[in-house]
Amino acid sequence: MATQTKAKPASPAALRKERDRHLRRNDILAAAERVFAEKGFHETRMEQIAQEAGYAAGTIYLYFADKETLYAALFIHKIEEMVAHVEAETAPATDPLDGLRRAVRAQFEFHDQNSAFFNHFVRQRLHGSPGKDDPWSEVVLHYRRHFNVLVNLVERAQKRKLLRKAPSHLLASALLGFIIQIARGAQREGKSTPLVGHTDFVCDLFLNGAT
Amino acid sequence: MATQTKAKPASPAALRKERDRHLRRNDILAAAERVFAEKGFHETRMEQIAQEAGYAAGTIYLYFADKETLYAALFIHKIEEMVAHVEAETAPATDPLDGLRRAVRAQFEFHDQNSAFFNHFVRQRLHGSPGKDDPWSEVVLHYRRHFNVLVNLVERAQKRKLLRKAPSHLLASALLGFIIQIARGAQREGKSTPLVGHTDFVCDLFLNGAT
Amino acid sequence: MATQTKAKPASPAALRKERDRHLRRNDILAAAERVFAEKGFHETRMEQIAQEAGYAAGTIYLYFADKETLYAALFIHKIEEMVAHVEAETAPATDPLDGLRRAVRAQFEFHDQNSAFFNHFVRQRLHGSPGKDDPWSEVVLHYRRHFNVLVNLVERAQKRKLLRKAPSHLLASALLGFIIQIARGAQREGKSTPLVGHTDFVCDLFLNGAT
Amino acid sequence: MATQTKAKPASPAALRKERDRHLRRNDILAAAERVFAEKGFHETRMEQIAQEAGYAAGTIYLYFADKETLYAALFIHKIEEMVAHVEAETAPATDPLDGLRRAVRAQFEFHDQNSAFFNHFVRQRLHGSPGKDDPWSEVVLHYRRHFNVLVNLVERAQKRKLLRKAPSHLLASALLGFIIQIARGAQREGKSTPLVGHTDFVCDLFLNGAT
DNA sequence: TATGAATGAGAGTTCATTCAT
DNA sequence: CATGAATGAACTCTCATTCAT
Repeated sequence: MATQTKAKPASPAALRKERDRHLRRNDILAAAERVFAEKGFHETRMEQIAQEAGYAAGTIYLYFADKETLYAALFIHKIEEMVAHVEAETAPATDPLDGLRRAVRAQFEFHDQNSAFFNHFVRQRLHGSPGKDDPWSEVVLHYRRHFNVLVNLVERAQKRKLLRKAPSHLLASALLGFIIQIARGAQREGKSTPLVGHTDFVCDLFLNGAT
Repeated sequence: MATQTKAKPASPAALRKERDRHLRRNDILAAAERVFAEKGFHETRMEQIAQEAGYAAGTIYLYFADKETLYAALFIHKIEEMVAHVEAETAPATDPLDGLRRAVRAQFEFHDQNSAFFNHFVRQRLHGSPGKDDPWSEVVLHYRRHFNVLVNLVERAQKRKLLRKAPSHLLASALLGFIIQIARGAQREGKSTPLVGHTDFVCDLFLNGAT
Repeated sequence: MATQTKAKPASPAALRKERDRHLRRNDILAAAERVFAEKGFHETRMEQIAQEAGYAAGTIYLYFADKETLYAALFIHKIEEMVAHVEAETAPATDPLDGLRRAVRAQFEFHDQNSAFFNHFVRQRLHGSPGKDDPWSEVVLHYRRHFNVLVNLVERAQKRKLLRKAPSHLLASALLGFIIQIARGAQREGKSTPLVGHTDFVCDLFLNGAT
Repeated sequence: MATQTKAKPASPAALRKERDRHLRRNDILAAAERVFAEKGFHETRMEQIAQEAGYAAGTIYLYFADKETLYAALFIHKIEEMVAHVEAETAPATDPLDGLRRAVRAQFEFHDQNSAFFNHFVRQRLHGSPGKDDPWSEVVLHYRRHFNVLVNLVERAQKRKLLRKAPSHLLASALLGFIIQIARGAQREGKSTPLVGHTDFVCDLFLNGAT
């Protein structure tokens, strides 16, 4: 409703306005992250997000159409961060396997730094009515982007015969599933040891198997 | 509230009553499964479960204290089924690795037969207030039983040097994470191909690695 | 619905049945008194009365049409007891003023023995819809009978010029109001001193005034 | 929940807001009085109070935490009014006995103007769970303030030897009991004659007794 | 006659969202 | 732009009452 950015903000005044708008939007996203992470979607009150962000309840609706959209926007935001982090860490890789290792490591790092959020990332899902304007559908798109980072790495490794022939998405799934499951397990046990420590074990297991 | 089984149902009449009670309880659980699977916890209306079960709304409360308890009971029920299925399929295993393969297979079978439910099994979680009587805490207990089935298989295999030395729960996590991720991926893509077909690939990958 | 007594129970068998019915009705009334006294009308659950009486919930409805009727019946029962007690204690009076004193005393005695019940007697009232079958209207009738006992005593005293000329119901109100207010005050303060001790003071004040 | 007045409403804007809030709160109290008086606590629907006040159902909860709190607030409000009225009418008294007469008169006046409400004042009572935040406990406090007005008058009269030696609260109870009983009697009979007319009779009877 | 499982209407309360200021 | 008071739809759970056994 009020979420779009105008196409061409030419004048410096308009630019400044645009930038301010972005800033405030991010304030709200940050507040939303804290509250959603603590309470989950349904237990979170818009009022509380507003307070946390230092705004009045109504103000949020100037930046996000509704609660669901805000929730989805937060996911997208986080996934973008995650993708950016993984890509940044993966970039300097010397070879595909090193890239894979770096990806795993980056993934764990991000988990370590966002454990509260990930508690929900893995679990919670809005029940999108299949309407076109379901805010969740865009999240899925972004998720796929994230997943594709792994898939690409796998495929590159396959091309160099560093990984076996197999559907790349299955291999990527294996790796991601392992990562996630480790993270969930740690969460369930309430452990606070950083996950990054598992990087080597995970890579080794993925590459060489459990035998 | 009225969910317990009496300690000594001596008389045949009492036995019959107990059995009928169980039957009706299961009717409700079955109805709850259908509705919860379709709508998720929060979108589900008790009224609808009642209708689906062919009872009046109030009747449910004769068998389950409240919505959360019903939800948790359903999870427990399902996990029990799953454990039973996996254990049954695993029992005739000739050696630990065969057991592992059978477990993977059984897991996939169960997924194939309960895909709607599993959509939530992996994702949804009640926000347990840390009160002792949080119905969810028992679910966690049951989940652990399920996880332990895998852990035990892994440990038995390790004893026979069929699997590498490594914390058994990590190996089990790897396997389970892979299974779950495959299932989720299939769900996301809306594929209806049975998951069981992936059994061999998963085992092979788990045992021998991606190289 | 099932509350009426047949007009002419001739046969001994019918008589016995009638008597048994009365007995069970009283069981229920006694149980109702305990629970209503403790919880008040709205907080009382029919189930609890049934349990307290050693019957099943449905059984109550064989003796009382509904909750309100039971409540009213209890009041009537109690007022009858009270009237009986006051009349019995008043009967041996030598002169009207002695009668008055005995009435006051009897009233206090009854309060002392039924304080729990009186907590509600003075305060709680059903909101009778003015329909003819409001169970409460009969209670009012009985209350009037009780009040009339006092009025009669006052009038007899007036005839003998022992009390001033004034509308007898006002004098009786004065006396009753005083009694009730004392009782309420004691209840509010949570005192457990018997009220009977106030008899002489009350009579003296009523007869001779506060000067 | 949202009933408190801030400690320092400095700015005129804040003052205006505070005042408006009070106004609206009183609108609701007035509406509540009408409905509660007609139906009693349990038969009253929040919806109806809201309608009567010209608000939506939810709005009430911005001013009162819940139904019970609203009910109690109404009582407190009324008792404050009553105390104010009685004190105002009593102030110009020349001597303690005149003060007593004025108090009785004021009491009757208030009854005459608030008969509907008083129907409940004497009778209805919430079942206060003994929790500290039972809204009813404050009502009791206010009631005591009201009662003390009478007690003080009595004590002042006793100091000047205008009333006999006796526990002041008993004398005050006698007087109040009489007043209330007269009022109840009138109500029961459905009389519409103003109660004020009984002032002299009541005072005379209280001071000089029934003989 | 007694039972008690089933009924189902009913109401208090919350909270996302709007809109006049 | 920001506000926050007002809205009102929506939903869980209770419990008096019934009726098949």
